[in-house]
Amino acid sequence: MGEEVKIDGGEDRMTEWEAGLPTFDDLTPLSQALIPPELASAFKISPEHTRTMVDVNRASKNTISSLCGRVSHPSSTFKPFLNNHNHQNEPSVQIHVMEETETEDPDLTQGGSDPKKFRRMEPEEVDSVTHTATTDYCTDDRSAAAKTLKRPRLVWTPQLHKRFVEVVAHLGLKDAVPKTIMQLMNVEGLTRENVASHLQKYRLYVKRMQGLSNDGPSASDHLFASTPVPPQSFNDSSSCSGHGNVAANGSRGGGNSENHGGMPIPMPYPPPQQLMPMPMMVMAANGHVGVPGNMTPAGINGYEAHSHYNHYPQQYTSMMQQQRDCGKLDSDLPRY
DNA sequence: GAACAAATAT
DNA sequence: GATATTTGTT
Repeated sequence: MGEEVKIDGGEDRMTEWEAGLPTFDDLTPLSQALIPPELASAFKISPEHTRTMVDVNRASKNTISSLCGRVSHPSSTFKPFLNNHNHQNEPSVQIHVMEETETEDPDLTQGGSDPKKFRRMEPEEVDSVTHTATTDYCTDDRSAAAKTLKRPRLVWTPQLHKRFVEVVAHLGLKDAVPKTIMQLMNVEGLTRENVASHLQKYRLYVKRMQGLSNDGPSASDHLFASTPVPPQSFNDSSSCSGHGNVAANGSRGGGNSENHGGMPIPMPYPPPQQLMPMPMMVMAANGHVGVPGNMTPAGINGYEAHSHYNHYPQQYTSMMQQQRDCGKLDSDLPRY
């Protein structure tokens, strides 16, 4: 509060943000009484005592302190993100969370612009939270509060789901277990429970899709329909190099998966160390980006549309080369 | 403790 | 009703 927030690469955004702020002249000083003396006397309201800047500052600190002391304060909700932020494995996908204290609005899942109700946690934002009021006034309370809080509701955006599917595809549906998926996804704040739940749903979806082989996904499968349905043979996977799964710690790079049935696993999954921070398509203020209904299956299914892989440097290129070595060019990839 | 399925909550 | 979370069981 009152301190300058340093955001790497966010100066443009800050400038834009600041441009939208009222000018100094537009603001009513906190030290100024809200009720003019004439009105106060007319309505027999005891006049407010004149506040000095000292009073204002004290009030601000009190407010911050009280907010930090409340377990429901949003900043404490995100402690897991704060903890992990400086890890070597930078988050590659930003996740969307719902604040559990707010009433859930159906529009929120479609990217409503109200920051109070829908918050996209970005590393920069985490930094800003960390480096402002929470750091100055309520560091001690934060960890304790976070332990008692329920985790905010995770929104499985198409991007997040896509990464999920990529990991599952890499592991093979049979061997894809929540913990391993969670580790390979390398998304901060994503819990095993989150993954387990989503995996449960995903398996049901896959089962359903494989049951009705010819029919497309139902109208209710927006998210899952945005990603390929794995073939039956997904239940058995091994890499072209003769190894099974990538170790959970992702120490082995470039593992390609190919099951014995000859069906290639679509994508080599980059281990966390090799992942560049993936600029995730974000929920824009108008809520259009990332809304399943607005994302064409072709745009998501086709790996040529996976523009974020263009951000991968040499490592990913080499992995693609390994895939070629396995005879699995991108054009060979199944579309299910 | 992890995985899974079912129940429950939003 | 769809989806995410929680809970119970293995």
